[in-house]
Amino acid sequence: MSRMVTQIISTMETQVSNGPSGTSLPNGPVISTNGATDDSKTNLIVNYLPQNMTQEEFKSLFGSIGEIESCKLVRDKITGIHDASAGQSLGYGFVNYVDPNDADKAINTLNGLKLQTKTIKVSYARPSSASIRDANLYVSGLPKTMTQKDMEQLFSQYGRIITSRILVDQVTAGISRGVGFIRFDKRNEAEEAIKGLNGQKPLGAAEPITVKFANNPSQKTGQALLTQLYQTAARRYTGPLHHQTQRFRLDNLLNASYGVKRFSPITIDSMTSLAGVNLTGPTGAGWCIFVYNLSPEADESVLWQLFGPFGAVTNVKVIRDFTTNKCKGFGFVTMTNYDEAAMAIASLNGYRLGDRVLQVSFKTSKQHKA
DNA sequence: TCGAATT
Repeated sequence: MSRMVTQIISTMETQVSNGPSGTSLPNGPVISTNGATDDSKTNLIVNYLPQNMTQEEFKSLFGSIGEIESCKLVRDKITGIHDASAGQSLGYGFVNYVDPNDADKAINTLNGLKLQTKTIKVSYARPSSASIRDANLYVSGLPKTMTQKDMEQLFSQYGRIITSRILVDQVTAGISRGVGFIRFDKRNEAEEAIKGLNGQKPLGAAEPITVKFANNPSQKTGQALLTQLYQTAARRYTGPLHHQTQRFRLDNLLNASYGVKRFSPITIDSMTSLAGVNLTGPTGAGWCIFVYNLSPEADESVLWQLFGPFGAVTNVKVIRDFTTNKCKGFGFVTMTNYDEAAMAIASLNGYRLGDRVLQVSFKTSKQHKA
């Protein structure tokens, strides 16, 4: 590419990011001075669409506002390799209206619309360009007290921030989960932010933060998708079964063929009275349970099956090695009610699962060094 | 043998 062309493009980008340029015709698209169509007042990007929304539903929703010039639900190339319309939705799309007024109306009426578990975001799309791709960062280890504004302030020294978010706990409605996202205008700004902030402690923070490029929604593993399904299903059913029934179900589910042998389980009262053990209390989501001696092949489904019969389970997690993706031998289960968690522990500690004997207890408080 | 987090 010649230097002159490069300069023209970079000038275009600067102009467009500061607002549309060129001549607005009475009844047609805005034509920029070099003849290219300027979509900046008609073209919208829609984010946080439900995973299962189809192209047709997408078009129908946005077509209800006004005449659409074009629209596209963005799908994954890999999963849709044999059929472009069959790939996993990436959860976002573009809508280009004929009339800029309709684009404006779509933002005003559809931005913030709740669809299933998602709140969609409708905003003007930035012009497509290679330099704005892969500029999204995932940040973890943030102090719980850090606000979105604090985080933006920290990152803004590296470039123009397009979007930011701090994830919050669903149950406690508003407590930071210590992870978030920052999208920069340009990829190189994101790269500089990683260099400057990854592994650094924000002012006054006790622990360093991790800053890396974010995954696409489609890069979610099959396992993560399964977990999501289990969690959705689990929220529909949270009532405890009668304990006799639970025991029976559980034995049938897991042990029928193994000739199960049980250790005498430690009672809950003796556990809670152990000196120096801090239990994770019912603050936040519920009671967190530590499960040890899972096999390397263990997955989330086994934890749901083990604990679900005892009552409301809100979350399960198998801890895996980052590189091998094998279970590191332990996991966590969160249960809403103390009595049900206690019953699950009493019943499952010492439980033989295959050729392993599980150790199950309340999770101890996080050890912090010295 | 007591984590990770992906809008």
